[in-house]
Amino acid sequence: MARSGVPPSGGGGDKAVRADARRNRASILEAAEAVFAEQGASASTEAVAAHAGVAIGTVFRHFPTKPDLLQAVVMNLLDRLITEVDAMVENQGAVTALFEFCTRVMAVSARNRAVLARLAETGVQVRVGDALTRLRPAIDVLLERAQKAGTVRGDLLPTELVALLAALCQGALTDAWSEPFRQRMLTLLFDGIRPTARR
Amino acid sequence: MARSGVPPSGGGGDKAVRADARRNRASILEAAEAVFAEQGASASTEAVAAHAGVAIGTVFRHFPTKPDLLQAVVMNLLDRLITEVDAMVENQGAVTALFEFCTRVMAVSARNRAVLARLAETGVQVRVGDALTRLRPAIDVLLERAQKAGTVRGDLLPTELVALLAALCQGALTDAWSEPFRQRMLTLLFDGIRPTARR
DNA sequence: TTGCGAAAATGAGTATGACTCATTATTTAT
DNA sequence: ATAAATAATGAGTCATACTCATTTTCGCAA
Repeated sequence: MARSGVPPSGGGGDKAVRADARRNRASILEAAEAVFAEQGASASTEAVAAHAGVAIGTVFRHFPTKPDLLQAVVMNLLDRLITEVDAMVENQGAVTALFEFCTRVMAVSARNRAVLARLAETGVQVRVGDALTRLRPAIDVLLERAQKAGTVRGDLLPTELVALLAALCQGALTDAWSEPFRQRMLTLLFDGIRPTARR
Repeated sequence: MARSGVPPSGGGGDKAVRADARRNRASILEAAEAVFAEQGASASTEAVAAHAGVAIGTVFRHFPTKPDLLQAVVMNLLDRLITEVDAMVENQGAVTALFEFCTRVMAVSARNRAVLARLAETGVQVRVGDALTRLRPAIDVLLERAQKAGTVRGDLLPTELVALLAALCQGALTDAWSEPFRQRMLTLLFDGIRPTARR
């Protein structure tokens, strides 16, 4: 699947993107998030264009199809969440434990449930897993540290942890898990991850 | 949310549903499943009508909106899966263990991934959790039996088990987990569910 | 500053597909 | 057989995703 948006220049950090183009792209994304959050993903592209203060053709120049636009909105949102979590990990430094980390990931994604659910409702792929992949560096470190400390079973692969965490986040999103319930689910997950059960 | 389809008679098992209506409803559902599986959920209602050999108005009589139709297709499919699993449990009698049961639920839902994913892709709510709720009787029995036997922690509520299992099924569907990976995920889940860890 | 080529924006127009409804056909009960 | 009720029909309406010829804006160099 090709990364949507930005028709010109396929590569990484090509220059020569006109200022107005960048500005409009940003406005459109912002407008789209607001409009979709309010009216659901079935809101018309015209509405988005109007809200962003551009003509409809401009929207389609940046995001050739409506799914592309929706996808971009989700990506943008998840990116921000990821950044937020990443910052938290940085700030906490070596102290942040794996459990704490998972708790935060779930909390952060659950906080934006309104928008995300609204989008998912009307057919957007909200792939938490894909987003989590961008946290892999942090996850790798935390997991290895936990395994060295003996608080997590040694045969657990990062991929597996990501899959489980993604599944729980997804569940929390679609089924609107409450904060205590999320905590409980994590506890259950971790008691299965621990090498020695104490109960 | 009201059960979609069947506009006349809201109650349980009212009679007085004309034979042709029942026949057409079935054809439409069957046709819809085939068409959506092949072309994705964005296939036109006209295509479904054509495939079912009815006029487009008939489709809309039975399923007032397109989401209604999609939802009905999913319900129908999940219902069949549930029935299948239920039958398995019956046949195995008291021998079927909880782990075995979960394995089967996941296998059965994964088998229909093609259709379900195709639908989910274009915005249908595939709520595995809702479907699982219909298995509650079986689940309650299996869980209690397991708890009495001491193979599962005593404080685990049926609701929690359903949530976890649903989350895993959902993950298996959206991320196309392989058979061994599904097994591994269940193992991890169960080691967290066990009262005494042995490893 | 001004001129120019390239990139971007515009928005009326097109195509498609969801949904309606007046009319016609079928079913069921008497 | 007949009538009343229910269902099926499908041409037409309307909303909206998407196109493209034209106009505007940008960025750069002389």
